[in-house]
Amino acid sequence: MEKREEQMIKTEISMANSTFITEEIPSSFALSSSTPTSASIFDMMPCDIGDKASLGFTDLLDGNQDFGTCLFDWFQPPIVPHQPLPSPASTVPESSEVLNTPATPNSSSISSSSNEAGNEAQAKAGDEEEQDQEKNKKQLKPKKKNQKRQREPRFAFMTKSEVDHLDDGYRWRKYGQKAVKNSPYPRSYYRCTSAGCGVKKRVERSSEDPTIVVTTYEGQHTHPSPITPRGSIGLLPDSGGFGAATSFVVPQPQYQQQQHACMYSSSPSLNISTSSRSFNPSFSPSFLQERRFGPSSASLFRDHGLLQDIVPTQMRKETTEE
DNA sequence: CGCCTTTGACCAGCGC
DNA sequence: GCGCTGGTCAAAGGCG
Repeated sequence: MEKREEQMIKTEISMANSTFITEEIPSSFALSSSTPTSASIFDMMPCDIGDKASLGFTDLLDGNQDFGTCLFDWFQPPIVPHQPLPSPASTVPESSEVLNTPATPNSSSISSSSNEAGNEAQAKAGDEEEQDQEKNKKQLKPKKKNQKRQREPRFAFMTKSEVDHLDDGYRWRKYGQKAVKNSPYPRSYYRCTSAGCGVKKRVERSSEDPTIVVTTYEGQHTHPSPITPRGSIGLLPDSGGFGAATSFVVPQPQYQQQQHACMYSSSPSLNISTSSRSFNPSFSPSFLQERRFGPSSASLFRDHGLLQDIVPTQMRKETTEE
């Protein structure tokens, strides 16, 4: 328990240096006007696979403004994860080129849109049971053969952290670890332990900057965070301030983001929170249906957050007026 | 005892 | 076809 809380604290600190990566641009983000705060962030981003955009954010610890790199890619390792910003005044780094990039979320990487997982290959028809032993082992569930594995929408974020497995409020079970090519650090695979919840996440350290942990989430939780009721988050002091921001909102906006609303509102200029906002509830269809944010709370986020830090006013105008 | 991590093996996709 | 790589499984063991 104590360990866990300790880790939570570490996590909290490390969140200050998070950079978010989206691997897949949800088509919903094309509708920028309907999703003011988050979509506008995407408006300024390139949408081609492999493109990257600089993001400014404020370090929660020292208040310094930094910027990192957002990648629009499918599992492309992070580049330039964390760099000091030359001058706080120019919160709009070199992103001007990026800004000029037409926002066309063609979402070429959305491979998961072709949903037909159905055929859970059951006909294995292989009668020749010569290798009994192997067969025993092979009793592993039959895997789909003729289809590409269906992929849930995924996104990742980078976090400066000592610990690999950041506590995001959910319970995870590690089910695998693999050495990754071109990286001295292994990649760990976790699955949400809640029954019926198939959310997975992968955790790996950046080979370029070992202090950075890249966490990739896949899927959406079908349940609330089990942590909250147990008190890990709730126990943290000052629920109206920084302490409320302990768990990562990021990946699972559905049930956790709300807990950080206060963080957003209390510190509108905190770009970290703004980054979180980029994962708005419309990230996936089910998020839309769940509607965690009522109109009022949505308007709470009307501030431009990160946007106002890095996007020229004129640009913002354009995106919001659309 | 239940939950979790570790670890080796297997499978599928992909490029050559 | 072959080899490489990523992703997953499940047995074994550890821990509280």
